[in-house]
Amino acid sequence: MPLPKFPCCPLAESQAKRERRKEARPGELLAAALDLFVEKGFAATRAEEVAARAGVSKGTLFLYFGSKEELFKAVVRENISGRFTEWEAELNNFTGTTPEMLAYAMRSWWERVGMTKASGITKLMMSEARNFPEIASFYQAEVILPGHQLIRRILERGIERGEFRVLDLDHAVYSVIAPMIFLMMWKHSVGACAPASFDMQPDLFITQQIELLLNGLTGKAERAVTRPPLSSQP
Amino acid sequence: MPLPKFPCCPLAESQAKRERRKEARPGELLAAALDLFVEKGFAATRAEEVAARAGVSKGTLFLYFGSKEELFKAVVRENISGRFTEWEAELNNFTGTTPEMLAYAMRSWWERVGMTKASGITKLMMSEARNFPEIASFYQAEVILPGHQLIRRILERGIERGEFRVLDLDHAVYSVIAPMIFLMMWKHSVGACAPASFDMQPDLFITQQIELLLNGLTGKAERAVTRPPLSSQP
Amino acid sequence: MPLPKFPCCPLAESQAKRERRKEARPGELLAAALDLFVEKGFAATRAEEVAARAGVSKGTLFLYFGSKEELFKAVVRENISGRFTEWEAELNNFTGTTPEMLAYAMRSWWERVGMTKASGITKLMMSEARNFPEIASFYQAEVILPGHQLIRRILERGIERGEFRVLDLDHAVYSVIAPMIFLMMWKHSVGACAPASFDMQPDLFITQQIELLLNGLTGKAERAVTRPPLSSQP
Amino acid sequence: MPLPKFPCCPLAESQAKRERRKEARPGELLAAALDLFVEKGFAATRAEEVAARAGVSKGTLFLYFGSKEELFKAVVRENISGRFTEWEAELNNFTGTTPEMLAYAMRSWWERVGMTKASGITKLMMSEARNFPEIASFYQAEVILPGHQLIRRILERGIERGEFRVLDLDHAVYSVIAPMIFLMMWKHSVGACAPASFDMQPDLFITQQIELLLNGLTGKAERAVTRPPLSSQP
DNA sequence: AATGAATGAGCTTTCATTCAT
DNA sequence: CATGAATGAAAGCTCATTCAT
Repeated sequence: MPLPKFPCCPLAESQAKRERRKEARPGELLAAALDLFVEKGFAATRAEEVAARAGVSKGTLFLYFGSKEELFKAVVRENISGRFTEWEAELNNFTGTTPEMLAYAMRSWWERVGMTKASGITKLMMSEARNFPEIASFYQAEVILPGHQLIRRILERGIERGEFRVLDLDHAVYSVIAPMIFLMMWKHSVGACAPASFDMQPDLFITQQIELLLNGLTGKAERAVTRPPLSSQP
Repeated sequence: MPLPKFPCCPLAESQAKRERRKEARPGELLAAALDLFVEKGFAATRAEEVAARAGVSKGTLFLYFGSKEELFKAVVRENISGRFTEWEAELNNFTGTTPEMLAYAMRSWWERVGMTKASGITKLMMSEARNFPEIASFYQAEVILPGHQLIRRILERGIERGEFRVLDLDHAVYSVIAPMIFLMMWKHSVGACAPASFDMQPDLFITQQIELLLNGLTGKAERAVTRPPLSSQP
Repeated sequence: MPLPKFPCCPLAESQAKRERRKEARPGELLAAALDLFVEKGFAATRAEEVAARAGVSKGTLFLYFGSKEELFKAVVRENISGRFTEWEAELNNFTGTTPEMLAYAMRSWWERVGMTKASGITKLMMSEARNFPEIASFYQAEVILPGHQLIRRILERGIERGEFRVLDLDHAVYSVIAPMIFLMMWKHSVGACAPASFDMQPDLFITQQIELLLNGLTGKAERAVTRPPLSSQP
Repeated sequence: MPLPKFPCCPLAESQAKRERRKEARPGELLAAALDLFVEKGFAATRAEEVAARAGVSKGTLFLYFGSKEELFKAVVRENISGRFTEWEAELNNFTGTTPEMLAYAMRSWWERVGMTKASGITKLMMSEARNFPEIASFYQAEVILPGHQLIRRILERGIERGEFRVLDLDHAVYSVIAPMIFLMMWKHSVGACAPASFDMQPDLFITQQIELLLNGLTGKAERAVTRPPLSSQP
């Protein structure tokens, strides 16, 4: 029941700055929380720190998220969003070979997830799953399961079309996923405090990983390694 | 409270048992701590819990480890142990083909590390590295670096002998390591609270992963997949 | 958000309503505060709740009352009002016997105070007096003392006229007051959450209490018990 | 599973002081909490204050009581204890007249409850019942109900023996109880911060109240007023 | 005047650490 | 050596109060 606002006097705009901030707050807080949770873990991150990084006071944090745990859940949910439907559509329209398709999937995963802050969520879940079983199962349903199915469909297509040999699909899915998970974990742990000696160039890794996945260590190098511009969906 | 029925000071026997326990203490504490740190993370593990699981009182824990952080460091150190020299020797004496050698290395890794509690250490490091940079770099020096070099040597052997094609060694090493790291993380996070639908059989995964690593998705299935009993290797 | 359909500044009518509300505000706030303070105590009542119940925002509350404590004081002051002079006049004009006078006083107390929300103030004072000594002594001066004197005068009249026997006046006053205080406390505490088994009918209690006060447990029931309509008294 | 203690070396005694303190702690804390809760109410009492008054630190309080609310509940329970069975037995053996019996009951109530710190519990319950409905109903079952029945039995005896006239028992019980409740409330609120002008001498009040209850304002003073030594149970 | 977003002091509760026994 | 009662710093959370709009 808000009292009617009279727009005659030019209040319309003046209300705006604060309003805009109010709408931006949750996002700023979630971003700050993601950073810190990824960096230090849930327990070691103090609520006040999150608030400070978002440029607000402790109290404000609790205005938007009822508790630290709710904040955690929100961080996970926020960064999950059904990217999968969009993705699946893209792949359904894919007309190239299945090796190209797999390569495309892995590269665009890197660009859209691995490379971004969203990758921190995986680190977070891996580190904290046991402390938040409820969230963990939510994550499984929303991320892991759809991800598996997406990869599985690619592999099935390859097998159907005679491009891939027949193998245990369930575990093959893990073989495709493993290097991605690894990359995210590495980036947010060792990678974040490693000396240059352990420097890894993720897209080089991804590229070669695709190559190996397709042709193996004993195979002969294929043209696939020469990476086509990522956006040139064939 | 009945009076204790022990004559005045016949400690001989009981002293002995206690003596034995005394020497076992640190080990029991470290084992308990490993379990709990892996399960819940460093911050969420309470010192008292560790003590309780080791069957001693809170005070005793601090008798052996000056602080919770020292306990953490000790846990990491304890579970690292230079298994690498022994391992390297084993591989130096290896006479089979390099694909066989790689398969052997990965399978024995699974048996000696992946399958055991020691795998928890990796999960721990990945989760906590940024909170314990000192320990993390120690871990890098003692585990990651030697591990890399071991794998690297195998790959070099394969290339030298013409069994593997030429590729960027540094990143190929990561491709070998990634599924192992992934397996440990998975086992100690999602795997520990996953519904049966995500059940993964690690040795099936390892076996197929070796196969894929060698021959790729497009290769033809090789004999290597029929896994010889793990212990029958030279 | 449709644009407001008000022409530029036709505030005339709406201003008026707001004006009226503005003057009602403090009263609405005090009423809401009385309810909540009585129900939950001073400390457990949140300023925002008071505001909400009065239909205004938190900020507005502090526009009218500088602090929660001031609000409390205002609530007490507001609900005390010198009903005593009016009351005393009434009794001065009383022409019946003193037992009738006492009965009348107690019954009209029940109707004018005990039965109404004002009774909550006593509960409030009893519960919070030690946290608000300043207010407590104000309450004593404005309520307790005049109340005592009023009762005392009745008793004195009874003694003078030979209707009551001689006794320690100060403590006799308490004997008259006690059941009234009790009734208010009971109603606002146990009575507010008691099962039916403790249901008490206040006017039955009052009636019988008057009877007992006059004639005691050992006396014979007097006509006084047949209660005349309360308002038919002079 | 405590390790056996060897009493040969004279440890038996040395353990004692701390042990004794440990056993005394809960009691000391409850006493401190009772005082403060009665004085300031539940919400306005800080846990640290309670601890300080009991001579321990904040942390220690939570070693014995899991939360402030549990402490509150323990305070109420602790001070309730089935004093009623003992009391009832006493009255069953009573051989005097029922007026004497009632007088005895009220006076011994004053000595055993009203006069002691236990009276604070009633003030506490009256003030906080609405905030602790669970505790309130516990209090009703354990204190109010038995108390009512005890009084009721006395009144019934009086009526049966023709010493009291017939009246509505349920409300008569309240008439007996009211001055006692009043006394406790008064003592712990106004009484605790009143100027001397409101000084009330509780046993004088009790004595005269008994007299009034028995004979009423219009009755003639009985001998009962000359109060016999309280312990001389007739 | 009214609003409600923002603040931060203050309180409860936890837990690593100490130390008397 | 071992214990576990005691401690108090630190963290989560609440809510009276402020102030830009």
